Amino acid sequence: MVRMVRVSTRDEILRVAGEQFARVGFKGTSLQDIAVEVGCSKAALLYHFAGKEQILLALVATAEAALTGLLADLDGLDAPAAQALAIERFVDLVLEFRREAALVYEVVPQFHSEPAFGTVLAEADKLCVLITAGSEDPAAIIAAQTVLHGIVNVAIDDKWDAAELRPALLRVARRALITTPHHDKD
Amino acid sequence: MVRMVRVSTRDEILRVAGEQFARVGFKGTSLQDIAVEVGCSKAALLYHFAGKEQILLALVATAEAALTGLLADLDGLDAPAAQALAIERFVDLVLEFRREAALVYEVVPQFHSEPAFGTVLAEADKLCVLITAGSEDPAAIIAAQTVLHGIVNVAIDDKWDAAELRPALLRVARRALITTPHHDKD
DNA sequence: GTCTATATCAAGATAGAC
DNA sequence: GTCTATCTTGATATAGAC
Repeated sequence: MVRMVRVSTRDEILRVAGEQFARVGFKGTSLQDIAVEVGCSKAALLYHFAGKEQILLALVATAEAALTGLLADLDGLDAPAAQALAIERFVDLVLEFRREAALVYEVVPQFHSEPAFGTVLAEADKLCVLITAGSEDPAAIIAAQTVLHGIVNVAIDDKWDAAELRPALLRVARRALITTPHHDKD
Repeated sequence: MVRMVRVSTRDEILRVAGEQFARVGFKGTSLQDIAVEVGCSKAALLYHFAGKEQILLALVATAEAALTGLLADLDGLDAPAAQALAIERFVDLVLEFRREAALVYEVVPQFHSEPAFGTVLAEADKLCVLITAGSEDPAAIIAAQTVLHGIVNVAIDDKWDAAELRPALLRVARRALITTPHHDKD
């Protein structure tokens, strides 16, 4: 009932490609590299996906679905509550989808032409607004972007495990971003 | 006396390559792309530099020299003073060498095999230690890396100018990283 | 110091066998 | 569903003219 003995080749491709895209970039990863690590041929890759870019799209779709869910949960809350929850949920999201998060924040911006990535970038922007509690102050926006990018960057490398990262990232994000006097500790 | 009318082709190559490497990555930038923007031929590029990788090395050398100077200035200070100054000087350094900083923190780590980059990575680590005030606490190290990476990432994009970024980055870095009760405001 | 070839190689992608 | 060719393109790099 564990159903992990034999993952589908398609899922295996996504796993390997996600890891390599996040580590050495989209252009830095060749189909050859992915095929070798998956243990199949380039042609087998291209049976499962219509091209390298389609692999990236599939990975980003995963991240986008999760991000959409997060935004839906924050909808309707007042600004301070949304900010606090946004920080916590964002950290959890990044820890769950480490590689996909790195893709959204680092490789997707390089494809600004591609309309398929428009929605996920717009959602990342929305999240940033919620985390600044809607502030128009450039300093607040810069602070939020600094922390969001920093979190994603740190989460990429496998030096730290999620159990260590979670409290540390929550702490730094709250100290840096939450302006109200309460909630500064936990 | 302005001496900006005609920069050398070599400097122009470095400027353009630095911008493109930071924006779309090392692998994502072709000699063709650089040559077009510089307004010369690929062959002219390869007259000035022995290869694409040599251009990257020259850019990183600039960043490394600045980083070495920064570390020398911090040498001998006690931990809290070194931490405060490290934060301020790091922000100034990143703003002065935006693209080079992005290279050190994002593309150089992908060349972990290359021994030529060993020293600059070691120096970036030293800086991280100074900024944690020597703490062994994983949470402190994670916080420092989060902020350092975040600062570099935000500084890459030209949406903000240095005058706006400097106070905002200093503020977020201090709030996130300085543990002593004083100095939390300025 | 810069350009016009051109060599060489690896990448993404396709066709068709198994 | 996966493999063995093979095609096409574009990238780095070299040689030699100007």
